[in-house]
Amino acid sequence: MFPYPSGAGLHVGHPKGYIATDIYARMMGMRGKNVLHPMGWDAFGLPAENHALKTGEKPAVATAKNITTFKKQLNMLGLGYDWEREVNTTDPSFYKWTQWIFLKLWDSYYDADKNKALPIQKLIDQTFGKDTSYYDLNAEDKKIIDAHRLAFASTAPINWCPSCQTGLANEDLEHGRCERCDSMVELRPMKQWKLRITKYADRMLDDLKLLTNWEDFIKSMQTNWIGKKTGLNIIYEVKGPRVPANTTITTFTTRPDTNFGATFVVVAPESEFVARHLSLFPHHQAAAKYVNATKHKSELERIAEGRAKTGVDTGWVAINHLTGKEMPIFIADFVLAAFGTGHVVGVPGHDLRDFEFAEAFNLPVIRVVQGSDGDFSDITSPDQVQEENGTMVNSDFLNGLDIHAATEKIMDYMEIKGWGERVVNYRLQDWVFSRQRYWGEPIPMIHCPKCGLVPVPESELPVTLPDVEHYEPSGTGESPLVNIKDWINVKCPLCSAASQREANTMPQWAGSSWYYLRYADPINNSALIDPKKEKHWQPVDFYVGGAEHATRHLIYARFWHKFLFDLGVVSHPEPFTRLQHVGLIMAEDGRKMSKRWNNVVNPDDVVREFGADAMRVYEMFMGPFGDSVAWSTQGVVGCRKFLDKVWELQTKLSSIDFDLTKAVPELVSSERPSPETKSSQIQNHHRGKLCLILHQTIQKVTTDILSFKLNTAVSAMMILANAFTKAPTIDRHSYEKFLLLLAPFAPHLCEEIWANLGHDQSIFLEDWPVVDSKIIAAAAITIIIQINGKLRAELICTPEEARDQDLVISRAKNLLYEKNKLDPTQVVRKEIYVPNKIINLVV
RNA sequence: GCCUCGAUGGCGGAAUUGGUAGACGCGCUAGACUCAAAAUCUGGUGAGCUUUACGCUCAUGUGGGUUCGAUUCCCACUCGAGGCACCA
Repeated sequence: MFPYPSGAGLHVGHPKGYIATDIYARMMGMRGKNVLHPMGWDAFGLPAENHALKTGEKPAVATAKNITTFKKQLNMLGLGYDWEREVNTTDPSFYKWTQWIFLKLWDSYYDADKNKALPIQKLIDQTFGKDTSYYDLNAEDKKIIDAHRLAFASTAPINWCPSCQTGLANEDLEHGRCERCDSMVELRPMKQWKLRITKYADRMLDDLKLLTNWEDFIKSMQTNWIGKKTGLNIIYEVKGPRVPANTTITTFTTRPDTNFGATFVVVAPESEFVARHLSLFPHHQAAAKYVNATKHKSELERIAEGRAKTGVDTGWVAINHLTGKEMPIFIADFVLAAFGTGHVVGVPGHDLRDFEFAEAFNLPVIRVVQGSDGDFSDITSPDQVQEENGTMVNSDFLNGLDIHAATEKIMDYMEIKGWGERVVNYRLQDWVFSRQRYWGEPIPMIHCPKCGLVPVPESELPVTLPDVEHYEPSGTGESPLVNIKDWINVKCPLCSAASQREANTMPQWAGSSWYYLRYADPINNSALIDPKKEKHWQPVDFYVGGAEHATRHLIYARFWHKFLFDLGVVSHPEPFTRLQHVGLIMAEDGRKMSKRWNNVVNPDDVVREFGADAMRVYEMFMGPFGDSVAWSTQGVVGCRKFLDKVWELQTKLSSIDFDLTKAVPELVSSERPSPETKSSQIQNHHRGKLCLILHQTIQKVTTDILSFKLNTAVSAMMILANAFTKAPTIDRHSYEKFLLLLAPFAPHLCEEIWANLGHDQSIFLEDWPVVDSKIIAAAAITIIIQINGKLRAELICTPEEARDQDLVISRAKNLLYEKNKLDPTQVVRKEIYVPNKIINLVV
């Protein structure tokens, strides 16, 4: 995942993922693969703009400066990127295509039957007859079409950050606060562009099963974020004074089985039902007061209230189809307008919130489910409220059924009666896509007084950001761009009438939602991806980045990718085949590295003191790649010592160029030498051991890099280095194989030694070492001998001997007798031999 | 409350189709080098016990279970991290 080039530069935590992919890419290159390991800049966004507000330095200038710093720091670490393919989301030649995708979204609708996006013209043809032009439609008909576009303007309430002065998407919030500045957000009705991401909710959910190389917890986070719920919309007749004829209210429930126990209905203060009927309610004054109070209630006040239930009776009632009883309709703020229908039916016996509300307003509580505890008494306390299992009671034809069977039965029944219909709801909301700020991609639309919304013609893309002097948001829900007269005023592309450009910009997530596709062809001006080009580098084989993007960037990118798939621009339904998250590097004090705690470690200092290779090796060695681990300067020292040791080994290279890797396998399997053994045999034994360790290391490092267990790959190389250190001399071939393994981790050091050894081309042009499986197979085998599962001795034998169960067991017994661990008179009841591993005697 | 993951020496961690628990590194400790210190190198380092032995016992958050054998599998719990949350 490419970085946001912030003014603060890198801290040691940032490059962890980049070091890891660099190692992976370097090894793959040595294994003969054609590797694309690219880098770019996610450079739009608020920090650069806030910096401009503070210092007057233009965002474009500050961003360019930051990129220079970042690039210098990344290069210092020896990261082997293909800089010819560098992308930058703020470059007009890049955001031309971000704008192009937006126009395509505007020009598309989601066809439910074909289950894909189609050109909006198809819908116009279907609705108004073939070859009808959108611009010939009247305003009402245009609205019908606009309601289906995947990019659309909406005036529904959205999250507004009063400090950043911009609208935000749900994904930009953290616990009801602005993710960037931590301010409480407000719900404000505002004109905003939105993208209909909810149309792709099902496909994003279904296709998670294609992502077999994604970590499960990321997929589970996405599943929760999308929050698919199936249930029943029940339509109730509304009665009461001044109720307009045929007024109904629709409630969404996932538990229609409990409907015999429904005793009231609650609607959200912001719901359309309230907006439409407020003045007609018998208690309209109290209702208006409550609705108004909710609007002005701050998030803080709501939190202070906790789960306490407030509300107001409208004076109207809904009629329960099943019981015929009147259910009073309340307005209460615990119901959310944005989820389901904004109205819920209250079943206080079997929903905790409904129970609390019923208690507060003295509403009847009816038990309709008998819990597994068999309790059948009246429900008078919250802990009697059963939600998850039980058997139906007090429910006429549902009585005796399990709640799940009852759910199916009542859904069928209500659908047949025409009282309800099965529906699917999502927690995921459509993506609020406009920002009232300067430093982002301009949304390429024009407002014409005659034609309405008109897209900027593709040939006129990109719509470039004008240079401005002032970045202050207008605060009226418009970006500072509205004040740039010579930019904002344009002629309508259709009728040439004096028109205005859309002044809002796109969110920072826009460019990052597709940038990975651009690495294939970063300077192409005629197509996002050239269809004639041979290699498009898609989908991405391996994607590494922070888990905090699970419900942000990775949701958006999957959405756009699927849309581009529908357009035929990309060839695969998913953008990232394999995903690996990076664990954070915490500060030495265990807290997050932050300026606030003054505990940030700067890579420049680490590199100056210990070298780039020591930092690379340490960051890989400090713990499992996905875990959060605290930085330890002592740990870096340890890795530096390891590299020093590797350097020193050069002085021990044997003058005789004995090729250990071609050593005969017998060397490996020889018994431990006894003191009487000839010195030449002892030397052979050591060589055999070293040869075995070398090949075990080749195997371990190779598989560990592939599975991203980089900490154990480093430890395996340390073991080999220790073995080299203990050996009297080292033969050159073995040492060179070792250098090849270490090179991806410590490229500077290994390249230098490689040259010292007389090679005149880069070590990275060499082939990756291959394991000689014969040597590993020939190694002596240590078999553990247990009595009753407890370690008592160990037996060393050759692979041939280990295959002979009787031989191994009789040898093991003799060994035990010899050591007085086993009495020959004892009865061995059971003998277990796990080949090559263990013998367990049960006595 | 729901979802996901985790808990192993003084510290970071290693080992799972069930088979030697503590690899590797840090720290600590003893020794070598040194006038001395630092650096470096070498050895030791989970706890306890004794008959000091290629010895025994205990030990992978807690309590049970399955098994010849459990850090690994199952059940119940405790604690911690991340995500979601008045989502009907």
